[in-house]
Amino acid sequence: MKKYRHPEIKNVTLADVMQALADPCRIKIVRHLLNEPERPFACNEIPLRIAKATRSHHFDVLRTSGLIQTRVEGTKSLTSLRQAEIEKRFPGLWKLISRS
Amino acid sequence: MKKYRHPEIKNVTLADVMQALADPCRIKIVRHLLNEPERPFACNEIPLRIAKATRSHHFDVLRTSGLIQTRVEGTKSLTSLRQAEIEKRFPGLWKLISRS
DNA sequence: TTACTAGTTCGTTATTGATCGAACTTAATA
DNA sequence: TATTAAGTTCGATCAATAACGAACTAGTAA
Repeated sequence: MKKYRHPEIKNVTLADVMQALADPCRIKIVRHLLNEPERPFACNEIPLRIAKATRSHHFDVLRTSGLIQTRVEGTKSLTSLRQAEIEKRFPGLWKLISRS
Repeated sequence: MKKYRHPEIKNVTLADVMQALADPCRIKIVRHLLNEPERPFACNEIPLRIAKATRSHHFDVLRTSGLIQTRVEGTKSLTSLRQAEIEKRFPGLWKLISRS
């Protein structure tokens, strides 16, 4: 079973999250999660026209930047936003993404 | 005399500005400008330990993304934020950058 | 005219990053 | 015990990017 690593948010810089969001695919992922913030999604529930290796890569980038968290449930990896933590560290970021 | 090109803000995407801000140097530049938003700065007034070709490159990236505007005055190029336009298109972006 | 200053452009190098197919792992299920 | 499903990892390719020195341009000043 995969053990995901999640950074402490205090170690995440603004440049880190900007970098993580500097890709249209990853913005799509985050926006999809923002539509139902309470519900965790499996990777391939989010519609993207990319190979699954690429998909895995993008989730990894988002995870490493602290924006999302992933837990394993059976054969799936369920991903959700680290909403409250990120909102505290980067106030207004979620709103910016969902509205712009 | 150099003729700078500035994009229309409506053609700028969130991914574009995230990309432009995905670099510590460029974040420093923008934060410097945010400290005195009314005052335009010449490129080398902003302290950065990089070669001038690199400096020119970073200003170009910020300009192309629509975040800054540049006008020529004598031998200098004066740069300022496109503050109101960007605030309208990406509400909360400036606050996010200055506070996080 | 000459020299200086500010900044751009060019050519190059090195690094990062997006993308994919193929092979792999782990858990659930037939 | 296969088989399937979800996702990761590996290795490769290709594009984009950061960085620099050197040469260049345009304006200002000596």
